Amino acid sequence: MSTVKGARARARTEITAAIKDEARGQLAKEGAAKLSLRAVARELGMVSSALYRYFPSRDDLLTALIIDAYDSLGAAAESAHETVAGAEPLARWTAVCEAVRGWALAHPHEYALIYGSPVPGYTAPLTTVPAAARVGLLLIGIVRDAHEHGGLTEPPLPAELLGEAERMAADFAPGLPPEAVAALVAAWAQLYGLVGFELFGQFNRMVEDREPFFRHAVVRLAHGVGLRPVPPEEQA
Amino acid sequence: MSTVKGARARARTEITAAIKDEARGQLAKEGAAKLSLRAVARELGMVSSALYRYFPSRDDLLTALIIDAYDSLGAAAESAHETVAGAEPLARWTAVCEAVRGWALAHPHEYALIYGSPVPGYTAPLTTVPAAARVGLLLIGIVRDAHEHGGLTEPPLPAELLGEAERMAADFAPGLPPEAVAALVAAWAQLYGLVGFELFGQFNRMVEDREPFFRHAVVRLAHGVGLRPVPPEEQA
DNA sequence: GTCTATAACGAGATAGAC
DNA sequence: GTCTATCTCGTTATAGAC
Repeated sequence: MSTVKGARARARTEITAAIKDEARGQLAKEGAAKLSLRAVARELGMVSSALYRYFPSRDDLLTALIIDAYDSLGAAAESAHETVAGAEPLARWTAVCEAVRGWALAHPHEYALIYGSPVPGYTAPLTTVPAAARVGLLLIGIVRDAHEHGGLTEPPLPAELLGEAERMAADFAPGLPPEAVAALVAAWAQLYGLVGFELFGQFNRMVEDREPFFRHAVVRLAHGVGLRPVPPEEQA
Repeated sequence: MSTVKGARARARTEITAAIKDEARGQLAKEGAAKLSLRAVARELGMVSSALYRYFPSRDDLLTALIIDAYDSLGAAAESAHETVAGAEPLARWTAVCEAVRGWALAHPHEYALIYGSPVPGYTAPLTTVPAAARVGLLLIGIVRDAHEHGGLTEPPLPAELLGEAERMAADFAPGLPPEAVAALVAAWAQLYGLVGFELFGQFNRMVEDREPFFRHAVVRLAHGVGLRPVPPEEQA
């Protein structure tokens, strides 16, 4: 992130960006399974061996694209969240969810890359985890705020799930009641079900007016997590 | 579906099945994007042009695999539903949802084919629609039964969605209140979000005890649609 | 009629020598 | 970094076996 750098470093970041841009273009045309270093090089007027100075393998290029996609989605969600920073949790929840949907509709192939079918023969390394967690952390923060300010009604949880929910809370959502964590993880998966169905064409000839449909669904998702509209005077 | 057929017809169905089986194997190894008629033929000891007697094109083979997958999923869901045919709607709902998850875990590549990222350059023809609708029709039937026997509490619906919900009800769920139809379509998408997240690895290092987690989530999905446990004496 | 095999096309990927 | 020879692919035309 240094702003001052030599010409060599600048050229390197520029070429790296050009490679990733071209690779994203191939993602759209052929899909992640057919992403080929050679085709990227040809399109850039380079030779395939030159690409290996920037990405040691096709899988590393894929990993970089995945991290970029998660980061782009995370940044879109965070910026949408900031525009409603002072609002009540339910409004912040829907703002984040709508940002996720908006980003997905604007970047369908990158969405497919991170939330669609796995790429055969590729397994994502752990380096993708921090970028992948950004949206989740945002949602956790919203629910935590609601919890701390009395705007959270804990959803029911069967006894057989209590231990698992407590473990999840300790792992990545400390301070939240386990009931809310279990509900939040489920809501998170369900949010992506809604987005994926729209994006992958499952709503074709079924749901026409998708934006209000989605908005209503995510409000009900929030209710399932325990978020309720709270009058301002009740907030601390 | 004729049980009596000549040797010619029998050979034809056998070879058709062998082609599809081999193609499913390639689906698992290389993904749908790389499904190749030539590779299928090679593996079967045939020559590629001979396959055109059975499938007019590669896309038609893909379509056949997609329809088979939808039908296999639909049959699994229907058979699970039949084993609890007399039970209350909520129990039938969870039985169908668990059958969907079970089928998906047993057939991950076929699940990815029908509910994962679209195959680049391929668009499913309308012939896939009837098979694709089977699980949805099952869920509609369950909700309709609940509605007719007083076991359905209509979920809330904002005014802006009422027209859309009425259109959806008229299109594919006549007799159901529009509130329930809108909630059902959302729940359907959310169900596949839960299944897809587990299948595609998004729950790795997050949710360990997945079966009870899923069971609880689909019960809450059913509540969202308006299904509640009803005491037996209240059922007609 | 029904099927399989041969051969070929145009397009694209790939490996290796230079 | 360049070039070429050799692969793969989907698809079609054609000829012959059952």
